Amino acid sequence: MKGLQICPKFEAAFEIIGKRWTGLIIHVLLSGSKRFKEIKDVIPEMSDRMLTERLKELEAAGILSRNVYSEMPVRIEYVLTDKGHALEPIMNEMQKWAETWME
Amino acid sequence: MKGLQICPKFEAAFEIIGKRWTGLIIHVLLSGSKRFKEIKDVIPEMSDRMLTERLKELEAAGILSRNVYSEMPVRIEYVLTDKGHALEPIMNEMQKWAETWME
DNA sequence: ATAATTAACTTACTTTATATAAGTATAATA
DNA sequence: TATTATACTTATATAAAGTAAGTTAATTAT
Repeated sequence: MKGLQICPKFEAAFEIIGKRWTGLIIHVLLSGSKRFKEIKDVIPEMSDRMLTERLKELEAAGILSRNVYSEMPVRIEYVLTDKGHALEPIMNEMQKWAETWME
Repeated sequence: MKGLQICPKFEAAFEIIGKRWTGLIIHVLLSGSKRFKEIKDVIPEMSDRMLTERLKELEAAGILSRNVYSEMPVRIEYVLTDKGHALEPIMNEMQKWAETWME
């Protein structure tokens, strides 16, 4: 006999933020908009390839937006949308948990 | 010039709970101890193989414990430790976010 | 003027993780 | 005796991630 299944929205949320690197990228962007290289510098173990891929996914999911400034040379900034910013309480709880229970 | 890197504990926390299925398994166990099959029934898209692997990882990480009851037939229950239970606020915030922003 | 450097990627290829399907041991039930 | 159930394991295929090198456009250094 089968019990109830998990709420599809909850599952879908995990499909996005439960991927490798995603949480860290969001964490970095919570401190303000950043350029590609600025994100890389904070998370040096992540490859360019992965950062590009995750940024595209997060943009597609409406969590961040990619802003192009037509300067010379062009400047590209990644900034959280309202939907992305709303993830802050999750990140704060993660931080608390990590400090209390890790290592 | 490189900025500050991310807190290692925070990163380590994501290595555990940011893996596929992990969050859902924890969510299920927050409602009480469960047998292998009970978890499967709530998350039917996950294979036996993945559930076995994740349960072992979570046990190794001290997030849950595997309790064997010497009945006939043997009954095995998975239950969250204090460390695992402490993840509840994260899951609650996830749920809130998912309900507000998904779909 | 040419060479080297930087940002923000892309492409090709390898390795690891996950999915799919089937099999196993032990016991209960029909 | 045959079938079903729990809690796995094993084998193999496919998808995701890692590694390394290359690209484009502009900038600074020689």
